[in-house]
Amino acid sequence: MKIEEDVILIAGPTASGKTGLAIDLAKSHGAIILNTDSMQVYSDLRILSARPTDEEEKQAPHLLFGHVSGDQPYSVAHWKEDVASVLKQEADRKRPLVFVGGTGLYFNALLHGLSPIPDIKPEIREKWRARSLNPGSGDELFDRLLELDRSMADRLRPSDTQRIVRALEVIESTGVSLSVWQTQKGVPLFSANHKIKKLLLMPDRSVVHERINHRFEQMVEQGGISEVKTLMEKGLNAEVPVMKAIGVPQLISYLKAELSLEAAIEKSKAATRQYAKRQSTWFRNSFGADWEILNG
RNA sequence: GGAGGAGUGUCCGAGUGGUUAAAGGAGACGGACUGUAAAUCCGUUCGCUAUGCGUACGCUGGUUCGAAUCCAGCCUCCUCCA
Repeated sequence: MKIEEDVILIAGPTASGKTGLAIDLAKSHGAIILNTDSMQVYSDLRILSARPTDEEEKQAPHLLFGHVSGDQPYSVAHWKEDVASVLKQEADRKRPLVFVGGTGLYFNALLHGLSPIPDIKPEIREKWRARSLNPGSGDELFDRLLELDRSMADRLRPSDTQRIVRALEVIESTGVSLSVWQTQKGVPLFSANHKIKKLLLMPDRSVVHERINHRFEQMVEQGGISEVKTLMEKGLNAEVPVMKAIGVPQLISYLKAELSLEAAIEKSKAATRQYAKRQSTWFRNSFGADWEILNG
């Protein structure tokens, strides 16, 4: 495949063959590869996040892979900044860029930008997150949101604790509703006249499922359990993103003898399949016709 | 050979005469998604010519106005005793 554009995006559900395609394109176009996956940024997760191996990384320059420690706060906004600084550094070199990954939100941030919402004061963020951990705190938080930010309460379900917490921290920290902030459009990382090649890998669901099942077995064979053991020893809060990566909670349960290895593997595979479905839904419904669909 | 126990929808599992197409869970499928996003949340899940009809709780028959639920026989599986 020869591509004219100097920015290539490769999206697709997990296990759809993105990494291989990215490397092929990077090699043939002299491009650099930028990670567009929320979990592959973490240094703690090499095997379980299916990050490119050392062998693969040697075949082309890879950026934003495993560059964040799991105990650091990270999010789309950080990622967008990381991309921006890479773009700045690369400005003179003119190497084509290949963005690969499975995180729809990150592609949106790249293509449409993020609303300019101020950083939340750490104490405030901590306060609400801590409260949300209390069992049965859902209704209470929703009631608070009703008092503090009616417009957000109207569009969130009382059960959606995570978004409620976000709305609460924004209204308290900035004094302005998240719904207002979000009306301010973000700035895309590429200008409108910038030509971008958008590739969406969408193999048949049954193929993806087979690959997922097989791949998780391999992850375990290749040391997935010791990766989790090491991560566990860092004693991170169970709520932080790395600790919620697919396979981590399941293998922790195994290591704590709460699940058999077989059960932990089956649950991890199922969680991965469900994740692939959510990704497919996102891509199918929020990516436009300008994405070229490949059946991998 | 003898004594108990069990067979429910894709799977697990509740249900002991009517308000049961059958709780709940899993899985699967569909959907939402702007700073935790591999997260978080919602819906559907026997079939159909669909405010009704058909089929369904191991099989066959019976009791009853009415059975997944009671009775009889049979089949299969599990545990214990020989």
